[in-house]
Amino acid sequence: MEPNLLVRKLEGYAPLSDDEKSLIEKMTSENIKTYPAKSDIIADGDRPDFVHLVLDGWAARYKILHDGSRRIMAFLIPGDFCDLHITVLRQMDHGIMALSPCKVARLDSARLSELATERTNLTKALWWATLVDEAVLRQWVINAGRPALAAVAHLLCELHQRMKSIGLVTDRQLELPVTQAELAEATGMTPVHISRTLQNLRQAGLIELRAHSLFIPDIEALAETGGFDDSYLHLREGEKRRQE
Amino acid sequence: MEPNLLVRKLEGYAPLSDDEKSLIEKMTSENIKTYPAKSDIIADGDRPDFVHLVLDGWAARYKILHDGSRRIMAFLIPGDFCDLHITVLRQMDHGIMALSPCKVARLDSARLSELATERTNLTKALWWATLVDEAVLRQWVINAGRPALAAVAHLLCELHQRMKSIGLVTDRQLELPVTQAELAEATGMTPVHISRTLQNLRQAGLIELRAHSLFIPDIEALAETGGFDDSYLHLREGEKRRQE
DNA sequence: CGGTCCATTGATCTGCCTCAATTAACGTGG
DNA sequence: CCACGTTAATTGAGGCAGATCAATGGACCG
Repeated sequence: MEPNLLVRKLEGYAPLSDDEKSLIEKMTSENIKTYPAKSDIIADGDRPDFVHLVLDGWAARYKILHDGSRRIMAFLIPGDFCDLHITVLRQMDHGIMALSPCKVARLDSARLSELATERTNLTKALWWATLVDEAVLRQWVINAGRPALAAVAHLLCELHQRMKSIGLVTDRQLELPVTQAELAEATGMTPVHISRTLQNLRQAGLIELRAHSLFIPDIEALAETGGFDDSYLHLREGEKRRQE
Repeated sequence: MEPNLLVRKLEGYAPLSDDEKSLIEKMTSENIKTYPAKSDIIADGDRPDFVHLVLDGWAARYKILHDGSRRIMAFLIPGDFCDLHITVLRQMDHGIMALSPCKVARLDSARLSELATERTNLTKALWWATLVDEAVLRQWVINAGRPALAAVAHLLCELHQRMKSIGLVTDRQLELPVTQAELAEATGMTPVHISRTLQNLRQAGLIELRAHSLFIPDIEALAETGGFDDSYLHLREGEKRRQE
């Protein structure tokens, strides 16, 4: 992964000085750990010493429910923080699991916290990342109450857009290293119905999905059936800001 | 409402100096506006100049969907911010509506932002408020996929606990100034099914709900059927912290 | 008292779940 | 490189939780 993945993401919101950029680059390259697929990066109840940042691969924010089933509440892709909130809340109220093999940077949370205190730009950029996560979550609440076809279409649009914003969409094609069972856990549906819904989307010519590769021939059309509007992702907020 | 509602809430997380307390008290009492029930406090797409803080009454975070229906994504009770994120993200991606007549403080966002920059404690306390909102939202995602009885029981437990934390539960009783239609919009169910579900809860002796007053004879029992565990609300995080 | 909003009840319908079995893809060791 | 076990995806049949449609009853209010 490029060393400046996080820099690039945060710059989408707040302008960073060269100094700040190199600090971030340094922090995200010092302590890197890899996790195999299906392993826990952070467990529910943990009090991690580090803030974990996904550098490569996909992970999921999840909770085990009373009946033993698992609910996924977010997909994490490169550039996403697993537990930025741990600088403020002390204990994880959910777990983070690697969906594919993951390369994860472990940032010293005390140092990050300190750094953010000194650097207003950085604080705001981290706030921004948190608030966008929250906006995504609101959309998941909405999605959960919508018909399967629209919900899945919307989810795929979200993932497409986020992958695109970090340069991981080439030629309308992106890697989607998740099983249908995991998509089911993320949408609150059964794997059986996810399978049927994906087939509906395929038959409608809206997606091509084989192996773990997703091709979206017409993103507008998929957005239409999903009722997707990317404004809630607040992308390139900083660029717009500077243009004014 | 007591002038120190927000102070009391934030102190639950971070210790505040007398100086900070009086600053907050001043800010939350300078510019107060009241909104009638069913009116918009902030509309989708707005770029408010103020950060809005609910002082009295209930409000809801909502979005109008493509089919014209409305989805509620959060209930706001006294002490809750409507749009704290507006200091970072510029535009609302959803609306805020008064459910009952609301008294709302309008805080100058530039001044609040400035104040937070100088006062580390305050920054952290505001972060905490945001992160708790996010944790609540995660629980709503989970709830949306669960059977109606459990989902509604859980929602009532959440509201009970939050109202309790700001001293608005007396004798296991609290005001719930929402219609069943609004509960339906918050749970993704129909008003008809909300009505039937509430009756199930009543028949099970878990709640007494008439007019807009909720009485919970046995909170443990209700928590049991809702699968409710309040740890995700991260209440009195600061107190615990100080005890260590 | 008459209108409006809200809650309730009944009957019917359907999207998604459940259960169960088959096929395809994948990795692993012989 | 093929045989085999394992995991993932697909297909079918039947059931149910919750939606929909429609009507009634109750509370509040001018």
